[in-house]
Amino acid sequence: MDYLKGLNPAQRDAVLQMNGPVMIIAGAGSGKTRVITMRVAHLVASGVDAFNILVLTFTNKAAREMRERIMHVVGDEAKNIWMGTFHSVFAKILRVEADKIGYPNNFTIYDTDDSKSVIRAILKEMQLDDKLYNANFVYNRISGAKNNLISWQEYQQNEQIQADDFSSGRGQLGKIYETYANRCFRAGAMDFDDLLFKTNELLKRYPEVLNKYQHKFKYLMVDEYQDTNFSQYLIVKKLAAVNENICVVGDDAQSIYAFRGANIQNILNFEKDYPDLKVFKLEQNYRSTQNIVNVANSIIANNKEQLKKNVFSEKEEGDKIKVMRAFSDNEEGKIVAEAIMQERSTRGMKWHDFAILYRTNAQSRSMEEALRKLNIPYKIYGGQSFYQRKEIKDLIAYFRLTINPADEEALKRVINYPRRGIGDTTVDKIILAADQNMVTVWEAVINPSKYLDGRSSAAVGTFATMIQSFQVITRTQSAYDAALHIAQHSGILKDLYEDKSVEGLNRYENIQELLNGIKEFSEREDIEEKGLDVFMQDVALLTSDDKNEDKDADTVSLMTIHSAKGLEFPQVFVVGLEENLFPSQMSLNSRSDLEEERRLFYVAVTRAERKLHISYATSRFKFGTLISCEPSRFLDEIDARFLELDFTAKPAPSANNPFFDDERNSWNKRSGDVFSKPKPAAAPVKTTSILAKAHVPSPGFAPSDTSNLQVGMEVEHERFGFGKVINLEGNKPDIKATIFFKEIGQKQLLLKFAKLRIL
DNA sequence: AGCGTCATCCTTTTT
DNA sequence: GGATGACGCT
Repeated sequence: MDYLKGLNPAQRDAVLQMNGPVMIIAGAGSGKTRVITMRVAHLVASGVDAFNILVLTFTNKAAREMRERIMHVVGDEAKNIWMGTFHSVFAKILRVEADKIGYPNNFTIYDTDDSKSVIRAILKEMQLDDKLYNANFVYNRISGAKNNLISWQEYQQNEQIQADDFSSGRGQLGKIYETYANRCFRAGAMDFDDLLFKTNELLKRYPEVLNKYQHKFKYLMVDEYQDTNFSQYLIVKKLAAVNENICVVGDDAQSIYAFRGANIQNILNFEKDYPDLKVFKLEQNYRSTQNIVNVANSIIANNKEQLKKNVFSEKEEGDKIKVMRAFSDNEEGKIVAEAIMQERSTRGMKWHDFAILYRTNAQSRSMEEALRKLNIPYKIYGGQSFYQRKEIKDLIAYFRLTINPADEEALKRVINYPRRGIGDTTVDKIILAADQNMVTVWEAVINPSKYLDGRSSAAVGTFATMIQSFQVITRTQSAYDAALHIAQHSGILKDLYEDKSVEGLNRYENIQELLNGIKEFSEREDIEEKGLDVFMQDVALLTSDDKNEDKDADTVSLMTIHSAKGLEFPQVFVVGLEENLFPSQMSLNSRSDLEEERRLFYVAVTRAERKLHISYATSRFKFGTLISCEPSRFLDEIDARFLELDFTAKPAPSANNPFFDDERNSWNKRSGDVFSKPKPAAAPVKTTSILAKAHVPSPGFAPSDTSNLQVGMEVEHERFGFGKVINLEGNKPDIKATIFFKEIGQKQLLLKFAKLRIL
């Protein structure tokens, strides 16, 4: 029982409580992962069959890491534990049981883009006002309904919902939901929410199926329980109903996914479902200094709804929290980058000891630019995932269509890419024909002469034959061979190869990378079935951090606070502490939304181990317009004795910015509030014309011969302006130059195409 | 059909 | 500032 060593009493009690309902309230940094890991290891070591354990996590990464850690304790037996996200675990189960609810077991998983695209098509067909029926709004509405297990029938019959919809002029939502659900069904597709919704349907309609999994999963653990929604809650409750060996772990103070339907009541009310519940509270924070923990506590104290706990740290008091003010978003980037530079050299730290956390992905830009200027290596996490890139989605759409030809979104995506003379009109005709004849769209595609006239019929027929040939290959060959064949014969590879722009080259490389990934999959020895269909089963559920490259690279990490959950860094910079940004403007209408923002701030602050920096700007660009910003209310909520204010940043000299004037400077000197508030917000100033102007080439601009270009030379590009060559790589005709342009920053250019004038 | 230009909307946050 | 859709030209 070596694994019990090094646990504190509360942790050990939680680990040893194997049977019955258990709730572990784990404060930030309290060793939660360790407790879950050891608890599972303890189950296995005590003789519980690993096949009977189900562990549900929030991200694939969390599951992977936990499995590795458990393997260290109990060895290969850990491989037999069912462990994964709700979505991936139940997708797996649905693939086995799909026929019971009328789905093919090769069903496609629609990602958010697919779903919105279906919705857009429906809105267009129904000719609805796209102001009232914004695709995003409709998607969220349908998603919300599904997460609360409201079917389209129930949605239409629910008087309350109908009254709400009609009073806001959106009476058609029920009809849209119905059409959407039917479209997905016809396409043999489930969206993210369906994976949970249909699991509920399955468990409800088939007691024998429920029974099977109840007995299979004798022990259940759910991590990040505060982030579960009603649909997930009910699945867990049902599965646990027989044995009641259910352990949920979470921290209500870190619930930050209500926008996605998570219901914090699930954890607050857990005790009501299980009167015999044993509750363990992990309150000692092993991660952060006392100052950081105190600041976090003082923030969260402003929330009304929470479970009582007393998070404390016994580490050193540590540095005070540094609050920095900047005059613009770009300057904020600059002072953050400079602070990192300085902290690193004075304290002898590594780049990877630093993280910059922000509320929205859009904020990464100004940070990136500042880091690049100081040559600080960085990596952005999250944001657009590899699998969301256009070229990857294109190729994957071919795979999807090959595996599930009913997949309409995939079909629409590739039927005319690469160009093969099948335009929108023809596609519309096909879809119309399918609707009218009550057949799948694929049915119409393989019988084009029935529904289309000569010319377009021939093109569609050729396309159908091609996909059918892919199906044959896919059935008989390995994932990699099939994928390569499809990439080549679809024309995608050729199309990208011919695009010699830097972006085109990048896209080509991405395709290669995808193919390499599939090759690795094909060569794995731990799985029997290695067809393309098997590879594809997980792809829709992968996210950016699941393609983890060199994770030991020494780089500064940039990410949203949401994706930072569960991580920790010696030094953390939380940026953009401004009203309407953090807290987000969207959250200001309700107390519960605002409290979620505050929990998000709490999560951000508790990522820091040794030193925390917070910054805000008094003006920033939003949608290409400069606006003035007020410091966030969250700053006022922090007890000032933990803070150290750094208002030394001065407006950038002669920055061509109308906001940096003397008058503006003066309101920073007023006494009173620590965080001086500006006068009533100034009207937005349109500055696009001044600041975003394109480079105007020098008179008589003519490209030079660049065959002797050297690092360090100064050049002019007709669009990007003046810059300096900082790197050259590649051979003869394909030399790639990295150039730092004064106005726009670093760019990579292929010398044989770039029009450069050597100065 | 296909391509380029213009307009509009947008932003939270992610499985 | 950027992505996406509408429109109009070839």
